[in-house]
Amino acid sequence: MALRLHDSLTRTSRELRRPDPADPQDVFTFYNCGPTVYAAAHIGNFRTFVINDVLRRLLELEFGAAKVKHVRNLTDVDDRTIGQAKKEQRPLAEITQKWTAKFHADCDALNCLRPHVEPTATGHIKEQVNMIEVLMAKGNAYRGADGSVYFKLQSFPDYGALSRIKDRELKITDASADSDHKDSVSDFALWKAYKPEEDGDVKWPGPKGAGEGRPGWHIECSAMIKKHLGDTIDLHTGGVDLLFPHHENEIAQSNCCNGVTFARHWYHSEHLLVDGTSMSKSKGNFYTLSDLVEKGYSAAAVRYALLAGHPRKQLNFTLDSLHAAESALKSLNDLYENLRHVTFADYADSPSDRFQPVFSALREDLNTPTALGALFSIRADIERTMKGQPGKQITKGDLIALEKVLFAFGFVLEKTPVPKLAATQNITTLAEQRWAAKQAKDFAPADKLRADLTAAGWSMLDRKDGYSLEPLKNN
RNA sequence: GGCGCGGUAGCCAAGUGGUAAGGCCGAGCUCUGCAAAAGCUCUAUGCGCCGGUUCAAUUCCGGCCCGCGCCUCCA
Repeated sequence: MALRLHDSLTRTSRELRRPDPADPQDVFTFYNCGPTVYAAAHIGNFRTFVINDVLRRLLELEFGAAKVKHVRNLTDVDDRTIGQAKKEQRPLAEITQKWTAKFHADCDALNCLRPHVEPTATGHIKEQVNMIEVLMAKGNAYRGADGSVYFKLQSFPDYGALSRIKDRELKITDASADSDHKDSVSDFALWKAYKPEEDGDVKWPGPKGAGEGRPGWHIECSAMIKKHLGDTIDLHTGGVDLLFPHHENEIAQSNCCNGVTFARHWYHSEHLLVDGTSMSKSKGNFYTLSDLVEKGYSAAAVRYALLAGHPRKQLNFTLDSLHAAESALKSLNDLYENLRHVTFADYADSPSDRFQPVFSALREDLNTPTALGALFSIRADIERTMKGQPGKQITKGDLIALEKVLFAFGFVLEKTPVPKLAATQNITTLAEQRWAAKQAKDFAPADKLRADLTAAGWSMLDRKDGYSLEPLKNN
């Protein structure tokens, strides 16, 4: 069955190219625009990365893990990273290393597979400079009056194919009108001339014919793609906000430099909204993964919540959706545990098509909500059958298929329990007293102690042979 | 102004030209000293509003209202 994905360029759902299984050199090349490492990424950023992670997993299931090459960059030099370094009075590299480490930790917590290559802009200055020199030599770029190098938009008539934007429709902003160094306000920077007061010690030797400075933002992706994946790639992805101008500019640069189609397929995931509106610090609805973990939610629940809506549709994130995600994951966990403890009559590991609807949904443009819906319907069927109601026989193949489903979604159930917050000595003592009272069947004092624990914000769960404590959530 | 997306139950969210997936919450029941957990059952005559096409529209077409995103360096 084919893996189909919406293509932003043609605005249709198209089958992804299938690499030749017989040719070990023929791999599916996949580039996902990564984060700018100047601060902690927020959950909106992670929506894109989690969606791309599911896509990566589907590609592996479809073509084989060895047939997929996934590259995601780190933007470690631009206005924001330099600005942050200046603000903190620290070297640029120190800032970007710190936030790269945080990004990696968050990705791990969210169980995202690492890309095969994670190139940095500062690690590819040479490649960027080379590309700019080619563009200058071909007449697609020129040195501006300020020493910067600009891409000459006029030299690329196909500009705007992705975003359907026409030059005259551009809103003229202060920033774009501000530049008399450029031939046209629409031209964008490939190389930015060094400005001591802004850039500090951040500078490199420039392309021939230009002074020292630093690369513009868009050129890094073009250069790193060329180096790590080649002149034409199979799939290029990112958030919708990158569609214009970033990806449009990448197309212009790469096409003009290489003379061939840049990306065969474009995919953009939509934005995450919080409480029905865009996230911003001033609105107080700006969340990082750490913010949510501190509130007592698991990273797994965040991952689930980010996949609960269609990737190409704005998703409204709320703390309630995390409650729902925790519960949903728990029931999936129960299903998995139950299935693992079945004694199967069928040991043949015969393939199961029970979860086919889940994969069908994922393969048709990454429809995660429909896939989750199907998964829960199947779960109900299995649970009913296990309870002795008539139904399709449960086989070991079902367990194997479920594990494949969990891999596709990236849900690692047994490793992602609800985080345990340490109870204070005082709480533990109350719990011990209550347990003792209960064992003695002194129910009145036991109930009193339960009320005390509840008042203190803890929930005590009785089990056959003991108890557990969990903090009550307040939100 | 330009480009694009969306309005489906208390909340989140799929979907289809033929009568509304799923999750959360809630309710009832089973179980249980209490509480929880777990299981079972129930919960939109309705899919922003008004027209049109059709045997049939939430689904197609037109208009309107409302919300959101982007429009030169935001995933």
